[in-house]
Amino acid sequence: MSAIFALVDCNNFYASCEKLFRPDLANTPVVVLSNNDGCVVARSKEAKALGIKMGIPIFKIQSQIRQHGIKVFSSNYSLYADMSDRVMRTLEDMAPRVEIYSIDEAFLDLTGIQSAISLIDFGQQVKHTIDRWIGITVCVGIAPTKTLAKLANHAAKKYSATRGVVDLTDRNRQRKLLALTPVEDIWGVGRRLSARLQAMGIHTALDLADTSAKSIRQHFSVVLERTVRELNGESCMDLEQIPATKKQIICSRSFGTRVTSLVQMRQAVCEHITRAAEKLRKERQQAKLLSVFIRTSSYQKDSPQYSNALSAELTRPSDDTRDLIQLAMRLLDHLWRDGYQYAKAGVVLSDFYDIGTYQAGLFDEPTGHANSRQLMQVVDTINHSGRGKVFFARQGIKKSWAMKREYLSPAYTTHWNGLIKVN
DNA sequence: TCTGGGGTCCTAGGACCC
DNA sequence: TCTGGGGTCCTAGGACCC
Repeated sequence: MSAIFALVDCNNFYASCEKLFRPDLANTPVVVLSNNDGCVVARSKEAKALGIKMGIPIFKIQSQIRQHGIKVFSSNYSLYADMSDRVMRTLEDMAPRVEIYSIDEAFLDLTGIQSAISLIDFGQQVKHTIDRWIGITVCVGIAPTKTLAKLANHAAKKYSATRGVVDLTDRNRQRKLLALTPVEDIWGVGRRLSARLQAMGIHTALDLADTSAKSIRQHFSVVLERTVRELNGESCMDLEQIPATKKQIICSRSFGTRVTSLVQMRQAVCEHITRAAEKLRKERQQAKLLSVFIRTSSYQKDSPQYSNALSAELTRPSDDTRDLIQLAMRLLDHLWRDGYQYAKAGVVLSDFYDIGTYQAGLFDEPTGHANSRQLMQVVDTINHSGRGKVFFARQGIKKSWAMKREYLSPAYTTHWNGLIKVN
């Protein structure tokens, strides 16, 4: 039996989440900003209609915001993650095999489902259920490969006559849609590849599908070869239900205001390490390799630039925040140069081991904190209870450099004090 | 003044070995 | 000291995704 995939994708997800709790904004254009309130990362359909572009820095659209009364929100990740969980749980109730692909999309395995229900009817059922239970609008694309399912979803969003569901299992419909699709709209073809393909006379998705996989392999890579095969209905990517364990954890941020002192920089790096260590423990892994990087802003062309990174190994893998902070501070002291206006810092953890599996070398010091596991568990528990925070002294208390979030919505679903009052 | 953050995979090239 | 092929491992960088 040949495979059938569905891609379910939430429309304007972050903007939709913000609108859910503000019925007064039903027809108002809404945009959601990136961390630090830098640029636009989500737009409601009204904002799209006004021509607000994805990724545009907010300072470039201030006049439009005033003129059209666009409502602006800082990103509120705990809200979006919570809404995402609800959507995904609903999908898992409706389909036996689900791959959560990103915060707002999931692939479903619909293989064999046609004997019970038509694919279009199933898609409409998914759409209606999520709309009624959660209030989020989704579109559904159905096809024999993931790449075609992505394309079908794209069409479902673009053409309102589809009522949000497209069945692209038919070969002739596939080719018709491919002919209408610019090559850069294909999943896996970004700006660079698109430019090279155009130069070779490959302009539409159909042009790409009709190029021999072998020659694409020669000119590009196995990745694009797979895309060509998938466009022709040959499934090369399976559904991945179990998320792979992470190979690295990155925590980095641009600063709300530029950092010029080592003391502030230490605080910031300390905070990144703390978050990274939390993620590491959640993955139930220990890291052996740690990198720290700091940099000035490449947008400020007239001021002096400095960007550097350093890595080092811990004597043994650890998930103890204190070990990681200690090493990170040593690295930072080597990296640091006075006299620059730093815009961003970050840390990367890698070279992971399952807890307890690392074979210590003969001459490794038998270090490690005796109470590490218990202490870290207590810290994690308190920090997730909403009762306040335990933090490491070096994170600092007055964070002049902290992220800007001027337009944050309340925590409607995750904190008691954010609950909507019904009178 | 103001331009995100967090990931993955692949490839080319250097170091090193036999 | 020269000459050569072939293999592995590692890293940096490029490209993509949301």
